[in-house]
Amino acid sequence: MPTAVGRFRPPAVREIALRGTRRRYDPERRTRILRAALDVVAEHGVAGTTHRRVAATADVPLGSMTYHFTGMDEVLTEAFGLLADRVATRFTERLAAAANPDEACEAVVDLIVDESWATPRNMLLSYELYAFAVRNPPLRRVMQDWMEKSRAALRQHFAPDTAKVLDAMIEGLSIHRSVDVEPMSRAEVRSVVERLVH
Amino acid sequence: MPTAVGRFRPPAVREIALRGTRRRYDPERRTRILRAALDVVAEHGVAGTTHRRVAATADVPLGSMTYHFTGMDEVLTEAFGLLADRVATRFTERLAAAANPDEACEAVVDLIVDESWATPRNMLLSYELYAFAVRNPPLRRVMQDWMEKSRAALRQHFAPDTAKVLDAMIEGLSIHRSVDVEPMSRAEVRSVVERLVH
Amino acid sequence: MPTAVGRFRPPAVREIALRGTRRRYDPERRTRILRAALDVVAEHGVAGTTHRRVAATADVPLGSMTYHFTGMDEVLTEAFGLLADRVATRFTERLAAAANPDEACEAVVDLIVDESWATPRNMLLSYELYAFAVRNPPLRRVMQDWMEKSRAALRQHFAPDTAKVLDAMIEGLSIHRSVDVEPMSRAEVRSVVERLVH
Amino acid sequence: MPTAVGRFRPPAVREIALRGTRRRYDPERRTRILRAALDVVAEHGVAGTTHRRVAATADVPLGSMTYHFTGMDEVLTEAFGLLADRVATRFTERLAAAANPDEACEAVVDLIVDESWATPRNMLLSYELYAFAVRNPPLRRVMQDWMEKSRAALRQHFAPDTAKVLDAMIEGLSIHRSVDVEPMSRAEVRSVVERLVH
DNA sequence: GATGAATGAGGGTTCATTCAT
DNA sequence: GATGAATGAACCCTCATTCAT
Repeated sequence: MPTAVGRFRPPAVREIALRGTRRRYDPERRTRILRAALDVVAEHGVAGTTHRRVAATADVPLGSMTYHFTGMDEVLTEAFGLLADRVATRFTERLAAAANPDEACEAVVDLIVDESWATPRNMLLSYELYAFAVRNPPLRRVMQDWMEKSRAALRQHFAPDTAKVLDAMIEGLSIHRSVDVEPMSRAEVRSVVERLVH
Repeated sequence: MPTAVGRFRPPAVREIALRGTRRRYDPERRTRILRAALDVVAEHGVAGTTHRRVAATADVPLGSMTYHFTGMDEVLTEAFGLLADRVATRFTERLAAAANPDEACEAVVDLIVDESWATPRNMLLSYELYAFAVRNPPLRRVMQDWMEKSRAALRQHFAPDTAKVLDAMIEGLSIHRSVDVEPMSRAEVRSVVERLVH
Repeated sequence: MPTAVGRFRPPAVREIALRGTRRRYDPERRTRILRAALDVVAEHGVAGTTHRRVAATADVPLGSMTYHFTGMDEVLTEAFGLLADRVATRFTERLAAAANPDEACEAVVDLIVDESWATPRNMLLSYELYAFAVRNPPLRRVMQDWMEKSRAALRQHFAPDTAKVLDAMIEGLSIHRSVDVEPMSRAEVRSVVERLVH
Repeated sequence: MPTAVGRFRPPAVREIALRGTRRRYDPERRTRILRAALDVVAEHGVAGTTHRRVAATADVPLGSMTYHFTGMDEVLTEAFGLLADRVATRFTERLAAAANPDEACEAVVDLIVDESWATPRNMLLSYELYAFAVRNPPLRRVMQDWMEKSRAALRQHFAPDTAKVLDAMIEGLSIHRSVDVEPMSRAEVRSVVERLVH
């Protein structure tokens, strides 16, 4: 006997008995989705980031995506916010560990040369963020906050103007190192940093 | 037996038209498609760049897309190549116009501060390119060539090491200027350039 | 670790709210839901009548819908029953107010011409009911009862056969009046009624 | 090697070799979809009429639906237009067959009593149309044209005013016959028609 | 050579319904 | 008893791509 409001039918009586772990009442779900979204962006780019892929990566049902977020833009916006927080925190910690100006310079060199901050993954995610932010005003704010946190970290050791310049230099050198077939040596980078500091 | 309502109408999706003015034997078609692709990327991002939109923007039939290109990746790869050529050429011309080291410094400052090279559109397209290139090896080559052309242009006036550093600085400052709520003044930029040059 | 952008927000779908004013022990809830269902049908059609919309309109929690009713079919069936009751009652009252055959004819004309019974809303709901009833046997009974009540009201003043014919005429003229660009005048309707009565 | 624009992948290389009959270049497709849509509406109601069900009934791929029509509203609008044409044509033909006023009356009675015009299917589709038309202005026009055609057919034998009344009576009696547990006899209907005609 | 009608996979989203609380 | 967070099936629609012309 067909129902008149026929578009949706009740889900087939549970036959498979809780696939995987039943995960009702999962307070960390939102955050897990955001982390998964960053993984998907890293692997497929914003262009290839779909609700389905993120849901699969986060191991949540597809319906959870639009239940917790209004759309993919919201997911990406919050995910990039999470990224900025995490990276800025690590950036700040590395600089806080420096005890004097010389160690501070060394820390800056590390941030450029080591793959602790400028990992391929982080670089890639940054590019995706920059491109995405142009079309998503809320993310411009995320980028500004991120930049300000970096500068604040640098101001622990350097004058404000120098901090701004160093921050830009870190950006430029990190990007070019990731492209260059013969990346600059550690010594060269150290020399550049010193020219900017003094 | 036609209905009173609809008769036949062309499919809803088609809006490109062009009907009438057939455009067979159109040697510029490939290039026109590439230019259109850049426009679409600038407006919708790589994520929103589809065959349909590019075809509509280039005013070519949809079938032309897969006739001239194997797929969107090929379109984007060639389009970004075109972008790199155009921008690198303008970059080189600006520096070639400088007659002495001081004018060269001024040219570098211009490239950062003026909106001649670092236009919002170019910045955006760069971000899209960087993100896209991570997943498309052919484009890494495009980026490397672009970087090498920029450095070569700078080597007209500066030592090779300095050229590399200046190029990275231009990159970093351009990006940060596009994000910063209070961008660095021209004088500050000039001062940074001089610190790197001497 | 909360992101800078989003913290936690309630799921996007919820807008009903009501928060605060808990409404436990609400004996009128069923009826309120049914009235809301009619409003939703009037606005969106049976096709667009969903649990969510009805719950929102009735200002009850979504869970209330499936708690009080087995499904949308039950909601609609009872809601249309309520409609039939209300409309048949008004119909009966209007006829009961007539004191003699002539006034009875006038009452019939009123029911067709005035927008007291054949309001756009009621006409619309009737169409939805008719369509729905074809596929829902319980509602055929509702329609039959409704028709019988109308005929009984007419039998107060007219012979049984005439009552049946008048009832059908009211139906037909009401529908055509709602479609016609130049609806029949009151005088014409009166003339039709008289031809059927005598 | 993942593609950057990853949302859509090419259809799997044809493995099943033209399922059913390959049906490219199918000029009757639109009409076939419309006929199928009426079948689906008759079976599931407008509420249960989905692209999928119509496509399956018409034996066309799902993508054909939105290729040929902008959406379900357009499908329904044209389908109901087709219905109106077909039914009005049959109505007209039946009346055209009458040679004199008496035969014309008999034809009217037939249209009400026989299941030639007022078939359950046609009645149901009419209800769905009426309900749908309230929310779709283009269909009001379809209904008006339909009504006008019916009246024109009746004017072949009756005065304009009488034609209008008869048309409404046909409507009302048809509906009530489809609801009534003891439908009016042929003789009663004949008597009603004569009262309206003279 | 070039086109565009047609395809069907995959997209985002909405929904009735369940079930731990 | 009553709720609402969570589910996943089904929805409509867009897309890159194919292939008869």
